[in-house]
Amino acid sequence: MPQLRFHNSLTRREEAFTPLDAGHVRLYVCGPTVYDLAHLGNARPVVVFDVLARLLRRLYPRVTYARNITDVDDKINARARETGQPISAITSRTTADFHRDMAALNCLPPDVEPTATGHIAEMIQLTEKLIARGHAYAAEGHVLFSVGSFADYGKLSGRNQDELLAGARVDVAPYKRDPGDFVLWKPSDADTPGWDSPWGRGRPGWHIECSAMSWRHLGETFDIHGGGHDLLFPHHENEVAQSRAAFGTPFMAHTWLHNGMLLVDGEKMSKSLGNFMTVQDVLARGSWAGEAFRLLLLRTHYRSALDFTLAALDECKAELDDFYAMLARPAPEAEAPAAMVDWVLEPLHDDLNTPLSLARLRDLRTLENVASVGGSPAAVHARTPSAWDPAPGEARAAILEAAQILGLPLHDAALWRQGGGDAEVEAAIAARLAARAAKNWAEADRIRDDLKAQGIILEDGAGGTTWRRA
RNA sequence: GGUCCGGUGGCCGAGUGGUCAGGCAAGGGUCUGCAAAACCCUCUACGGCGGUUCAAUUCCGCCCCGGACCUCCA
Repeated sequence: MPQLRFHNSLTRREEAFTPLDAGHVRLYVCGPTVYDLAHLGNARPVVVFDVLARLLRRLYPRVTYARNITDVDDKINARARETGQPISAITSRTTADFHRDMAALNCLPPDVEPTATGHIAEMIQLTEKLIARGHAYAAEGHVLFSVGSFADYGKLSGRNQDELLAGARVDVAPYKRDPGDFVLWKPSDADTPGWDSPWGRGRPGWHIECSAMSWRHLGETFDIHGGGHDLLFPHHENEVAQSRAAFGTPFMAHTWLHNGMLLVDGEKMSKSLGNFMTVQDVLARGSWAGEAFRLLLLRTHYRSALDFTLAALDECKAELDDFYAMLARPAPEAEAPAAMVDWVLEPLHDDLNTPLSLARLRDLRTLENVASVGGSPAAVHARTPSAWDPAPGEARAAILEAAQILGLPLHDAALWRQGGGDAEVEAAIAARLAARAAKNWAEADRIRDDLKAQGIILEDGAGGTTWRRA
């Protein structure tokens, strides 16, 4: 069992990872609030933690990955008012859109995907526990968490109360005992979704849902909690406060992982700034775009900021073209050498170093090309643990196996390259082959140029002529 | 203002106290009827100034620049 290491936001250090329960790793990631299409920034944590879940599943006998759907929220209520649509229509449609978009990025569904509205009872229970333990109080129909009652408040985000107050940019509600106190439960009027509670008809605050759902599905404490870095404060800080105060536990999640922001022109992509591009926008660029965007996300380390550009997306497509060119070549069936697979995946054990892992995947591609086409493996051997000289098909098999953990499909080379069959192209190729057989180079080149003008590129190989779309 | 995270070659992007990242782009070559693909070669970078050290891109300090967060945010 390789030793996993993660940069833990809680300690701000890289640490060796040991599951609380050796046989069962529990992972929670903050999911979407379903009021609008997912933008590129929203997709980053989903892809990053999809790789993490795949890696954990490879290493541990049992993994429970929970990612919530926030389907009660004032942004949803606002959207319903603006559009006149029922809330349930907005949340169910947006949830379906989210599932479709993330599937297009080849993200596997989490093991459990709890909804906030499905856990109102747990939220009320938690809130009652917090009141009973003196960590929360009811005031004017609201229930508020008392940050002053929880000594470790601010530990996760590395702030103290004075610092938080200094920068407060929101008017403090008069019923708060302390300006830092946050809402666990708030009253709903007749036009707003609400549930009966000991404090009257109302709805939950933002943070309590994650405490309730992680508790219900993973327990009072669990291994890893992930999410975007912008959630560190206040969302995750408040989650920790709620869960630890309610259960009297020394921690909520042992390890906190935060992905860096996706930027546009050096600024965070966000709905409020309006500088966002949706996952749908990217997918609309072609059948290649989902996999290329996934590669784009993975070629930057998850904790770094990532400046998105369409040029970078095209670069990722070009790189995948090279992988698919290799896959399109006929190769003998072969067993994937375990050492090669391990070598590619090894960097993931060190805080999910996907860029290094991808570099090694490219090295295996070179080895496969050398084995099946010819050339020298010397440059690659300078990096590999030993002077691998695989038979044709072996490195290819290792690539396909390792790519599964990265979630790069690398599946159907013909589909990637050609976007499905095309009888006209096949006929043109046959005509050109006849011309070539007759050494009528002018006609052969004319046909090829013709196809090129249509975006079709021909490749003459030992096994015949293949083609792809540019 | 406070807290935190970064600044690596034309671009993207790993990593390291001392002869190698890698990719893209560019240039040259091998192969090919010509191409494409593939392979080979070239392009010797680490924000600035000090300090520690035999040796610093890597450790320490200061400065400059960029970004995130400071109760909508992935």
